[in-house]
Amino acid sequence: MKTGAQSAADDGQLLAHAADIEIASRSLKAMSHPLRLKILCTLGRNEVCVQGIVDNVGTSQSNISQHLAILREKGILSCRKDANKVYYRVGDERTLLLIGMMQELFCSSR
Amino acid sequence: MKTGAQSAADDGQLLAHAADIEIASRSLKAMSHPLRLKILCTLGRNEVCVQGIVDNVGTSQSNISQHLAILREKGILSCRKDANKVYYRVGDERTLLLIGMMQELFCSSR
DNA sequence: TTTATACATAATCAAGCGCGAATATTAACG
DNA sequence: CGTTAATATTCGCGCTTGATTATGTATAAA
Repeated sequence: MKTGAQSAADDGQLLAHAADIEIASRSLKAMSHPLRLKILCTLGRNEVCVQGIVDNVGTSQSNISQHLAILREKGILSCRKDANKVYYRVGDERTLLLIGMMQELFCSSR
Repeated sequence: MKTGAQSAADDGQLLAHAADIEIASRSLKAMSHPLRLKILCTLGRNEVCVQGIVDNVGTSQSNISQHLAILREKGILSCRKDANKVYYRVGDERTLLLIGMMQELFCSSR
């Protein structure tokens, strides 16, 4: 069974299970676009309406809306409509933790 | 000046700097492909030759080699040639930490 | 009821990505 | 030398993605 490399779940192996790989890569992919990452960072633990996101991130409203849709469909963002405004938030605690970790890793020099 | 959302670097804002966003999304993008993520997890803190990676990850040698090239070009993997074998390792401590974090997040239920 | 605001969706198109197939390179081995 | 093993590279194709433009829908305001 051993093939030269360690078989899965062996030794120092990380993220061994295939299902975990899929879930993780799905989340990473959603976060890996600069605008989407910026959206997530803009949100943080707060709730922000679309126009607020547009102002902060800086691209067209249509473009933001499409990225919001992607994040929403993947269950990463949740939203709430109040009057004619729509407020988004990071719905997944995992993602929130990931963002925080990214900050520690990539912004530690500040 | 306030637009509804906080301006950058304000309040609870995460990953505020544009440069950080770029770096982070670049790393995330490299990791977000299932096979590449699996390669990174296969490596962990170890050094593995290409054939070992192929056996563990499970796709064609050509395909693995292409993904290795991507990870190498982005500075995420480093490699060392010994005789006719090439050994890869995760060259960046940041990435190593990221992988570990991903494990904690996505494999914690095991 | 018209007009404006906030947001979403659809359509289009260029660019990038991922994979397989074939080929190239490099090194060991006879 | 020719051959085999290990790895890399190139090419072509199909698919996905991202941005723009335009249009649609809902709510509020006048």
